[in-house]
Amino acid sequence: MLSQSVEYALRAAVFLAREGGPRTTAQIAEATQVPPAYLSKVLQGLSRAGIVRSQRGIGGGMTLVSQPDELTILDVVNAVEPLQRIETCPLGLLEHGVKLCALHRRLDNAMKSVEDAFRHSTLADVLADPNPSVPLCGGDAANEA
Amino acid sequence: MLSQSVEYALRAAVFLAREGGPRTTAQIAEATQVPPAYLSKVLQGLSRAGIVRSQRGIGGGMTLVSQPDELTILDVVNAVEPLQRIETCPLGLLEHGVKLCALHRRLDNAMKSVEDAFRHSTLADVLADPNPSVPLCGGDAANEA
DNA sequence: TTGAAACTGGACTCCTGTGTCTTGTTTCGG
DNA sequence: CCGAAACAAGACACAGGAGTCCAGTTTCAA
Repeated sequence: MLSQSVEYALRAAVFLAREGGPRTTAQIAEATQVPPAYLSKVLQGLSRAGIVRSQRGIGGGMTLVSQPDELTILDVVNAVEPLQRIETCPLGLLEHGVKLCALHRRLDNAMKSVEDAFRHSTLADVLADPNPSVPLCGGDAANEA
Repeated sequence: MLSQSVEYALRAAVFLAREGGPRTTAQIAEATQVPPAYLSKVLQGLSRAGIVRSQRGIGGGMTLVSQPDELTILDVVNAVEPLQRIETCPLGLLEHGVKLCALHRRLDNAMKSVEDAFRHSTLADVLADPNPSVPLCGGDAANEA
């Protein structure tokens, strides 16, 4: 339902939120188990969207622009691939304007529930979750932190 | 978020539920504003999944197998393209088994809310909805019924 | 100033979803 | 029995997502 790119972007964002300082694409790729070359593309997108800032050269890397408690899952998702709500009738009938029929109203309500859930989860919330499985699902990178 | 095929399948299912009897692919395509040749493919899928029954020859067409109050939006969605919940850690770490980390728990909860919403809407519910915009969003086909 | 570290951007491949078209095959009515 | 109605199935085209690779460009430090 969500694209791979969105999944990768979220992993990277959570990792950067946990680490704080700048991290290279290679470091992020290893910690999040994402193909490095492709992650590079995804991060470029996040950079253009203003979610992360990139710094070239020695000591450079990617850094979150916002504080973890100011950045929501929805922000990251929308930066990569906007969650699209159903605004008008998909059949293209203009007569009803923004008033959706019973079918599309239900589909859009489902989208809205996803949007709301994502809007109310900040990266700080994710990191503070009292869940025995650490974000990014453990293994080495997570446990050593 | 949902594919075109799912959207088309839902339109067709709602149309068949409203009409009752068998309808040809061409009739369904016109009423639902879907490319006929492609709708044919989608309906073949619904047929293989046991959602509709197909009958060849004169007087034939597609018919819903179940009664509208026994068929949910989720049934149709899953027949075309199963809603996939996150069952295990996408990073492939086995250590946590089915216990998801805070990030993927949140993503899966969003999927679950969609699944639940779809499970609790039958086609009969959609048709009975006291919504001024008739399902399939009006125009000729809907208003003449 | 030189070189290594690091991101940038474009070209390229591969695969899947969307959509069309054409050739069957089944079914029914006369 | 014959032909029209209707679905079935496969080949084909096109676009976009996923992923790789490589040749640039910026930055810093020695």
